Amino acid sequence: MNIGDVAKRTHLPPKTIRYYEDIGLITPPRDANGYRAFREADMHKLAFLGRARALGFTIEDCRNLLALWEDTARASADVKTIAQKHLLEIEEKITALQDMRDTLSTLVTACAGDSRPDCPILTDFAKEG
Amino acid sequence: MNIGDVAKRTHLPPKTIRYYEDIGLITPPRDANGYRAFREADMHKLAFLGRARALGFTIEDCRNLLALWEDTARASADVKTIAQKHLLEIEEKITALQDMRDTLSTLVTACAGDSRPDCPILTDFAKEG
DNA sequence: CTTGACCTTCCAGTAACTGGAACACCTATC
DNA sequence: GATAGGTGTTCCAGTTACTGGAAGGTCAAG
Repeated sequence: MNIGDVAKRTHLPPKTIRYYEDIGLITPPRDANGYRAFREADMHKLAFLGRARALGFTIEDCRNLLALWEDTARASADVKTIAQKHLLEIEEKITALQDMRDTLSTLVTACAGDSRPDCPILTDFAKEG
Repeated sequence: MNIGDVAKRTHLPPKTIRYYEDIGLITPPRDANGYRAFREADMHKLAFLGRARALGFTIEDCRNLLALWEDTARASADVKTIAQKHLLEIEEKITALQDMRDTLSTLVTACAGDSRPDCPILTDFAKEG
């Protein structure tokens, strides 16, 4: 299977797939013409990576998760540790973004948004402290 | 005022302040010895930038907001447009992260996290479709 | 045999810094 | 005056996870 077909099946751009090979996440063999010849195992890995990335895991997390996935003697605790840590980070990000949203939302509401120069948003950004 | 003192006052690292000069957000004059000599106006700009960045505005947004702030003939509508757009992006990010959190949270809860290899997280990542 | 769609590699750019090296300067003390 | 340390300076490289583009090889169809 060539990279174009793999891209369609996994919904990952060819560039991304090549990049994943570059950094050693997959190692598809090559045909005589130099084209990557993806096996089922490569497709599975790419699908796995797509899922993990969609949940926001870093590439390094993905690398570790992939290794655990391939290690049939893994302990689920190792997987859970990675996932829990990531979950915490997500929650922290959500909280931070909610704070931003609340502040910004208040400012946007307070701004007339007309042709006059008076703007509570700018006033807030410029305030002391 | 030297960069170290400015850093303390604005809570921005010296590296960041130099970077902001590099990309033209501030243009402090220099002393005879080559040291940056920050004026009150530079401090105000840096404080403004710190606030805008803390709310997640991009540097380019900050550049535009700063220009509007300095333009006393601005229309508040221009500020509001930038802020509203950013607010939308924040809300989209929150939604995306909440989706991730919900999915991941379910998986983490389902994972025993013990020494056995069975792991619903990995199973989910590996599933078809 | 040409056309067009594929594939290849390699280089550069993205956002917003951050770390580190190599070197100048300034102040205070011995 | 020498020196030590705490500043400041510049410049280069690295970070994350790709993405765009150029230059060129390959393949199937007509």
